[in-house]
Amino acid sequence: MSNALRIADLFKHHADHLGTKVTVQGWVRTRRDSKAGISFVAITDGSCFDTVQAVVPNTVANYESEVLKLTAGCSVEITGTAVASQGKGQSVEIQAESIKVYGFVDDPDTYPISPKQHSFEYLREVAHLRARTNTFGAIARVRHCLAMAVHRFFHEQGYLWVHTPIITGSDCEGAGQMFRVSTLDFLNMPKTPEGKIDYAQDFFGRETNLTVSGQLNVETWCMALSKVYTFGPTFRAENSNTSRHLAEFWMIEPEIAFADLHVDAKLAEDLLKFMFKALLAERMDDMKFFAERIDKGCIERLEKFVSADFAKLDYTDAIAALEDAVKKGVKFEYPVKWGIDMQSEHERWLTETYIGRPVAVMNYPKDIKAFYMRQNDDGKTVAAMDILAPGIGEIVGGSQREERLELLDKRLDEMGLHKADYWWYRDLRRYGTVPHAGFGLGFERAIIYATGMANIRDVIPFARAPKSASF
RNA sequence: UCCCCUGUAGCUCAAUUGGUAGAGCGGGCGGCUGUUAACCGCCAGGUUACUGGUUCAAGUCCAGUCGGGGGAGCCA
Repeated sequence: MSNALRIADLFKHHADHLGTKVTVQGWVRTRRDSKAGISFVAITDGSCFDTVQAVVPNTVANYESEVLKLTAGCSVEITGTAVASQGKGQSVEIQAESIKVYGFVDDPDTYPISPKQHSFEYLREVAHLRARTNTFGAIARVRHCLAMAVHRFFHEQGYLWVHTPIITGSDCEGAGQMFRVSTLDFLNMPKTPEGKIDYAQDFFGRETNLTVSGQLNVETWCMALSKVYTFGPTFRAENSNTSRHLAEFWMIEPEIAFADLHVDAKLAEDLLKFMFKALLAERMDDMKFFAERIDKGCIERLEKFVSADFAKLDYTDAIAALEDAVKKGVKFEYPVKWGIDMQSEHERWLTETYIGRPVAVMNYPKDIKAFYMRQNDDGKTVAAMDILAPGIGEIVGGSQREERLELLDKRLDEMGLHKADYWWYRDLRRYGTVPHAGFGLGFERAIIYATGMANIRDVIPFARAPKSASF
């Protein structure tokens, strides 16, 4: 059915199209009439930021009956000649010869996406239609661009994309509250003799949940394939009501064999730079919009990001800097002391004020970090790193993994975890163990950083958050 | 989960000390114009989230319910 030309292609190769007949399909953004006997209809098909202007003369057959009734949101197909524009706003336009209306807007008076400014709060309530706005179209293209860049980066570096499971039988990931997956009847739960829920009768014959991280699974494949990564949805049942958290989000988790924390941090830096370079190269149209309407400095910020070396800071030095700041009069709500898990205010000061750009903080106290992180020789810290970004806080969290079984077991014991639950994870340390490292990058947080969007619910098509799963 | 803010036309917002509900945009009609967030005129559009209370009088004050937002915690 569609021999239509993508509007993006019309603009990209406009010299080739000038004077030729083209057909475009899309949705009306605006219509302006001129009593000179023509109407200007701006069409978008989502392929690029700009609309294409169709100049529709009153000689087309359905001018009175249909063209003059077009409002924002109507779907149309326009055929005509691509010509250099006589007007100022665009280089190419379509001198329309025919226009077919696929669907009118039932009640233009109450069409939710009228051509005016809407608040993001309102648009979340019409999430099924918000992709039709400038902003959400731009976000969709940016999101796609960044996702493709992730895959391209890893592919070019020899990493294999490993599809880790979304339903997980492991209840030991320890990364947060989980969503239970079950086919049991809520109203009639089978019970064990002890009165507990009898998961043996459940679909999988055991308790299962939605994954909170692919890390433990991907480590297993790393221990055979050397360089691997996951990129998929992740679920946290935390009751987090913030502009930086989702119950369902996408995470990128590479895992590198024969690598230490420095290799890990370098990989994170290279990945982020690659992603943002791709964005600047491929989606400048959308980025210009974000710079104009959402966040003035976003382009400059990315340009700096891709050209500067990452700042790196040892946790111990970060604490020293914070303590020094306190001495000089900076006020924090929470006290600063070696051993603390840094609060948002501390992280923000480090990245926004002290360093002024993203910073990798490394070698955290072992007591505030997960069991699988590799213990440093000082006996106090582990080889963990967080990358902090202005306006967001933690964007990457990673570590070198503990590859020595006896030390891993010691940590499991210290944290009161059951070795038996981790039998397959421990096996990796028994059969040809190697030093390895990896990290998790929150995909939506990268999009927030790149675009300057304020709320994470606006950079994913259909946000899932506490008390919120419409659409 | 905690703290704070908020709910008025399809949307974005006004409404003084408690005193008869307003504008812009969007929509309809008309005018003007190779227009560009066009412009000019007219018209339509409201149970002020809901329930109850105080008062001669409530959009405004009080209580509860529901919704939305911001911040904190947790994290990516």
